[in-house]
Amino acid sequence: MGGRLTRQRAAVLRVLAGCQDFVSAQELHVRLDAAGVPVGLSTVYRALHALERTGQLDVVRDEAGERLYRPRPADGHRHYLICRCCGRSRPLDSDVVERWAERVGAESGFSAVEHTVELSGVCARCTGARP
Amino acid sequence: MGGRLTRQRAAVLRVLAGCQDFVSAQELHVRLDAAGVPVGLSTVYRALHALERTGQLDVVRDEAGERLYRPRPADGHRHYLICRCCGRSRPLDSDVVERWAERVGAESGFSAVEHTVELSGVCARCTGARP
DNA sequence: CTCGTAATGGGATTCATTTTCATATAGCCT
DNA sequence: AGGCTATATGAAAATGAATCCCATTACGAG
Ligand SMILES: [Zn+2]
Ligand SMILES: [Zn+2]
Ligand SMILES: [Zn+2]
Ligand SMILES: [Zn+2]
Repeated sequence: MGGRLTRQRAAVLRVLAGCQDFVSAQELHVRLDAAGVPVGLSTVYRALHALERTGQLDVVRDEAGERLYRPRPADGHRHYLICRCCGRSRPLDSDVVERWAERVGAESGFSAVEHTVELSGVCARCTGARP
Repeated sequence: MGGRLTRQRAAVLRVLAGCQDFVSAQELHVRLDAAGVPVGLSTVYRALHALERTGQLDVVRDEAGERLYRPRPADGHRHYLICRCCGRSRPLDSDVVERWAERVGAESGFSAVEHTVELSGVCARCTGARP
């Protein structure tokens, strides 16, 4: 990340790395409190923006439109299948989509083409637990 | 749509059909006023929800998270390439993605799998007009 | 250590969307 | 046609994520 390494940013990175699934800024804020490192909400948002800008996070939106963040593996962005019930996510093998998006973008006459691809469903565990 | 056919719902459908691109609820509300058929904002939202529930609309989110609606062609949902600058959109041939999403969903053990696919870029016209 | 500047945070603000609830009306029944 | 009732409307208030403001703090270069 470009800026200074403050106590708060270190904490955001550490707690975020400890999350195996997508978290919202608000959740992260609460978890930081719980971890004994209170960080202002504005600062959480700023840290997330910085991480997003430098490509260290994958971002999705839940059904309410809230942004959810997850640390991105080193080798490029991923797309995920997320359980609408419990929130657990698994990364997908999305080569097919990456190539499709690239081709469509190239053929379109548009520049700076970006893509959003998200899958959601109900995972096996949640299906079983649902009366 | 399930419910009653009121003056307001008719107007929403009519104005929406006259839009060749994605519109937000707020924009639609303004256009209804301009068209001489004032409709309460709540009612616009309710009508859009109803249309969405019955699969008559395609929905995307702009970069600010605002929901944008566009009438869906009769034969199933579409995915779009949208200009981040002017908002113009063109439907894509997304067979490849549909099949990929279906396969991935089937292999995942998740049920009720849904997908979101959006492409955005800057259209030729906007690229030219950009100093 | 000193200083300049970037970063922080609490509160206020914005703004799309939702909710509330009193009123209006579509559409069925007689 | 006239009445009735579940449904729909809309103005205003509530909600809630995200952003802005700005006085204060503290990183880190020199
Ligand atoms: Zn689940
Ligand atoms: Zn991708
Ligand atoms: Zn454009
Ligand atoms: Zn599709």
